[in-house]
Amino acid sequence: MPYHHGDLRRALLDTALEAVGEQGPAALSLRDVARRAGVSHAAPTHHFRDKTALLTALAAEGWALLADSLRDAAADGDFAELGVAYVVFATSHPAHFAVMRAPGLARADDPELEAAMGQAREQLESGVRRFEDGSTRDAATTALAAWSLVHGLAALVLEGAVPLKPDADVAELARAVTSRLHPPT
Amino acid sequence: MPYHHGDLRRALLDTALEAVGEQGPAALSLRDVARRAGVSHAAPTHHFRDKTALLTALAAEGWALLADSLRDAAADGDFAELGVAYVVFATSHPAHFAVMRAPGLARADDPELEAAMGQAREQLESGVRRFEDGSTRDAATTALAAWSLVHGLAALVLEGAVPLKPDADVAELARAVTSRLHPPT
DNA sequence: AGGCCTATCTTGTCAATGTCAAGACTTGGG
DNA sequence: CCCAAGTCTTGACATTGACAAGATAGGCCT
Repeated sequence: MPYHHGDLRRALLDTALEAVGEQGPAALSLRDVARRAGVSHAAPTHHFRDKTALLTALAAEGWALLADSLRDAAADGDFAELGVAYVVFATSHPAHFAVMRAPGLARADDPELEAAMGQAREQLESGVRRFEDGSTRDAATTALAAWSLVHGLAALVLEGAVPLKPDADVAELARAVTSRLHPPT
Repeated sequence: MPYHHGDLRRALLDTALEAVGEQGPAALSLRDVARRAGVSHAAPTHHFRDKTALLTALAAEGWALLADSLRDAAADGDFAELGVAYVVFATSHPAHFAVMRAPGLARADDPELEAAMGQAREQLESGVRRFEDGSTRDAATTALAAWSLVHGLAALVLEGAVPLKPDADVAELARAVTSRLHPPT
């Protein structure tokens, strides 16, 4: 199907991830991505209308991958592991997560992005529903609290606001932090 | 003291905030800031070495303002109001908060920024210490959980991940969410 | 098989941006 | 009064995102 490069679209996404990992999402340059991929400076145009489109695609991919991670973790049935999986994903896919939570880089109203975000949200909410089963409290609020907790922890870690020793166990940290959430009463 | 503009440094910070509020921190242009302030395109150089330096100054100012807000809220003695103040600050100073949490825009190792962030962290931690007084649990972990919770909630709201009705009461939302944290046991 | 047609990629170009260098203007002190 | 320092301007350059036009390859139809 593709002709010259094999699959330039994927190659662009991968090299963009590489660049984001090195210099952060704000410093991403389309021309640099093209250079790394070995194509001309205007080649990306045919796969991504915009620089924003590339970043939006990356963000959507990140949310989809996160939703997958959460799905796997939910299979364990242990609610706390959902939160752990969230934080572990963020720290093990820092480039994806940085793009996901960067303000204004991705097109927030992109349908693909919205769908992927919805999947991740759905995983969290269904986990909370099982967790809160039989409780009289507002499950949506608890879900938002859980989401906020893990999202915030991941953000603080990746912002460097929470200094993390290189040998630190992120999963253990996440478990400790999420243990501060209410159990159902 | 200053000669032509009165206080160009402050004017640049203010116009930068304005621009960030309109187009997001990633789209900030030094030349645009200079234009808005009515000075030449190279004038900012004498007050901020870099574009990064301007953003770093904004971030530091934001953390300092946040620390002030938290200090005021802590005076109430009610721990939950600390979290509420955090989220209210984020939503009422969206430009500051966007710069604060944007990955890679500010120079993370800037001493002024680190100091301001430390002040905000200190407010949260001392609040948690009072909250957890007499508890056997690890107060640092609880502090991190509280910080993560409010930071994450603010981030999700400002990312648009949590759709907020225009007439919604942010303080009330924050109160509901933070109520999911453990009381000391 | 042969010829078109579309998708893919390249080269060329333009305005805008960040940063640097050099010069001009204002202010205040000796 | 004049000079020195701080403040701002003008000018320049490489880089970037985006657009336009042309080249190339592969698939499709007859």
